[in-house]
Amino acid sequence: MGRPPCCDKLGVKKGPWTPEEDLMLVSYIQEHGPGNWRSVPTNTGLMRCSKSCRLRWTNYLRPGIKRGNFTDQEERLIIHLQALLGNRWAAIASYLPERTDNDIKNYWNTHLKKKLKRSQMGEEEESPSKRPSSNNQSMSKGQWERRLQTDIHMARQALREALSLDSDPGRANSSHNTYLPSPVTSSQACQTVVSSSGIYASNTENIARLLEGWMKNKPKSQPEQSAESASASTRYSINKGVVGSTESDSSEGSASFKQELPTPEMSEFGSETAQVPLSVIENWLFDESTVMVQGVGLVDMQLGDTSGLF
DNA sequence: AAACCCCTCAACCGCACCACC
DNA sequence: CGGTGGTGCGGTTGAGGGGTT
Repeated sequence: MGRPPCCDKLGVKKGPWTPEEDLMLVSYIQEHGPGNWRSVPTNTGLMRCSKSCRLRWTNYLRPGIKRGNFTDQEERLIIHLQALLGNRWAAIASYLPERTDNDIKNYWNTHLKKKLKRSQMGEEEESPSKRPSSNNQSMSKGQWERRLQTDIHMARQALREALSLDSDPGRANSSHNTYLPSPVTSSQACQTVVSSSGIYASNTENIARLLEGWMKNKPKSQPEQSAESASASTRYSINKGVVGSTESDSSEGSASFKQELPTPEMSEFGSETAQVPLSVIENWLFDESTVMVQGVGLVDMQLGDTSGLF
């Protein structure tokens, strides 16, 4: 007999969160930081179970979450990460710091799965040389692969920018230099965000956005910035703060740089949690040239080749 | 205008893992 | 070593909104 669900208790509220509840949760986390979720409902007076609080925070209220449409680049990245990692949404989300695993999972289930299926069917019916394409059904194999390489290159650049690998002299001199503090786990993001002052501004944005939605009669005062219009540096700026920015010495008290590595590199490093040299991750995921990934229980495939997976 | 259908996504549920005792 | 509690993850659900008939 298993443990009874935490939400079975009498009086535990379920369903959509109200702005008041969000504010209670956010103000509590601002003061105490995320974690120790068990005590959150008692300390805040929220009639929610701890899991619900954690989920609300990580999937909606946490700073640095980008909402709105996925860009083509994100889309293709998800497709390839899914091909590499399978349905390990948390692992995939760690490479898209502004998206939650829930978002990516939803997007996969509602959009990409269908899209790929359509592509595959089109491929069977039309020409075997056609490749799955997220936004252009008639793209040739060569075009598709070139575009993919561009995406990977751009993602690599953006990730580098986000992590200040090239521009941050403090980090360049630190012992962390050779370790990539990414993929960023949600727990890391949660922990680190507390140590960096000023980051909660984003949190306020989330709340404001939420309230905006609730005040149905009021017209939107300012249009939400579209994902497409944001530059790579802007889009990753919040994560930059999370992983340790130059403006504060947040790298000191921030989360450790120990990485959960949900990758084929596991075997190489001998454990599921490993510190991984930057060069390895970069080669693994973001090498401009096509790299062969030696999988452990995963398919051996070339980055950019999803043909054997669907 | 109403009924119906489809889609999206926030939230829930169950399980697994880990740390601690 | 087993029990327990806390947390994270992936699968699934269902309310609500938008589109279509």
